[in-house]
Amino acid sequence: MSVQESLELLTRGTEDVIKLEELEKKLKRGKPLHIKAGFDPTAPDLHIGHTVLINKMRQFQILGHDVTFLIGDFTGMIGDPTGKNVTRKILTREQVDENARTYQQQIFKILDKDKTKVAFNSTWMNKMTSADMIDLASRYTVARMLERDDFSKRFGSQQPIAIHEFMYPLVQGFDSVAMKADVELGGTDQAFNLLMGRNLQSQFGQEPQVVMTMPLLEGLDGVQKMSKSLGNYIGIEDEPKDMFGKIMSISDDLMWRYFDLLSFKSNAEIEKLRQEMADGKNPRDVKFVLGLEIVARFHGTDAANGALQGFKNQFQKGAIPDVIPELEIATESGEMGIALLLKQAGLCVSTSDAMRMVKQGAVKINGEKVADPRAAISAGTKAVFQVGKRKFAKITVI
RNA sequence: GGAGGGAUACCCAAGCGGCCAACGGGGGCAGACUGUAAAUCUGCUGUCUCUGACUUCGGAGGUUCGAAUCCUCCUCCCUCCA
Repeated sequence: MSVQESLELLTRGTEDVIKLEELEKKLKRGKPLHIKAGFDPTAPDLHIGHTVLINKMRQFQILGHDVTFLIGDFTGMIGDPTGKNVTRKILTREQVDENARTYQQQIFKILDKDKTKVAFNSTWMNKMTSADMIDLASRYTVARMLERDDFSKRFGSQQPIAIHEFMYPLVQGFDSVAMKADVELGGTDQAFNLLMGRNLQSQFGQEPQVVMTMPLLEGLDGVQKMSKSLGNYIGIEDEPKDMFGKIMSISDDLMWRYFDLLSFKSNAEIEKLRQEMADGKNPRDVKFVLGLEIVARFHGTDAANGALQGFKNQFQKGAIPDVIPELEIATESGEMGIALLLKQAGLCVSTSDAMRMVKQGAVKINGEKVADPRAAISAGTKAVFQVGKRKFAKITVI
């Protein structure tokens, strides 16, 4: 692949590349580049929003570059203030270790395990003496530190900024020095920290790294960024059918955003799909293509096809899914009210909730709608109970 | 250290003695429709032995026939001054 082709592939989907011509220069040397991407071990599970960045790492890897997955175990104990307007809680060593293990398990669904280096910044940071630390701190000024958006906002609105928070960008930047990074990848919210790396590298006599930022992926709601805490995420460990279902639930607009950032399809292929939809193809079927690709990436092709089939059965034909939980519910007097039964079966959160569901016509027994919220189910009944479109259980009443 | 302001259901936010299980928005759930779990419209959204009962409005007491609403103390948060 020519340098020009590599450049086009690598910059696809990026938010910003600083500086493009430096990247070109580095690529032209023909030697494998040191690619760095740091992860704060705060979230125990990766979601597909994180994979936007990892996909980019993969592209570098395929082109023969040296990719390092840096776990910020040291910085994780500081807590990056980015994006938060409050001082973040400091993680314990145990939490950091646990989260780091989970990370490693999950990234290799995308990256080639044999070709990926995993590094921890505590390796060099723990060796740093107090004098070294002060030397590092002397390389940047408070005024420039306050240029960072969240710092300036907090400073301006008189919210606290702990001194140690200033260390976060410095340490992250120093990581690039320690690793002699050629390129650092990160989210747009990381721009300040990534640029710090360039700064410190030149101060330490190195050629500054190229900074590439990737956009943050919107969550299922299409508005806020995908995050665990907002609950609008697709976990990469989600079950195939859940993952597929979540993808199907995104809006038609968001679907294209996901194609751009998550699909390994070429721009030409994506453009073709757009054209087909413009020509009248059902957007649902285009979304199937997206769902299949993503589920296959994490669970394999068979699981992806199974998820698609299950989706079609359940939602297009209104059929009962193949695999539904089976359980027994014991009565005391030989019969039980429908509401209590649904609650005990876990299909409704409370009997009040169950009452509401029945009144709304959402409850079915073997496909027959239940009309009376006070209907009693007698012992010996064995049937499929359904609440809404999604919740099923095969219940034996004893 | 001083002076004020605030804490209401999953979140935001009204209410300021009875009409409050508590307006409105968000979110969530359900129904209809459809092109899908999109979009749109409608309804629901404390618990229970559910046409009724019980427990909620930061915590603990008090006043009152009756309090989320008034009083006292406590806890936490914010703003201004020092």
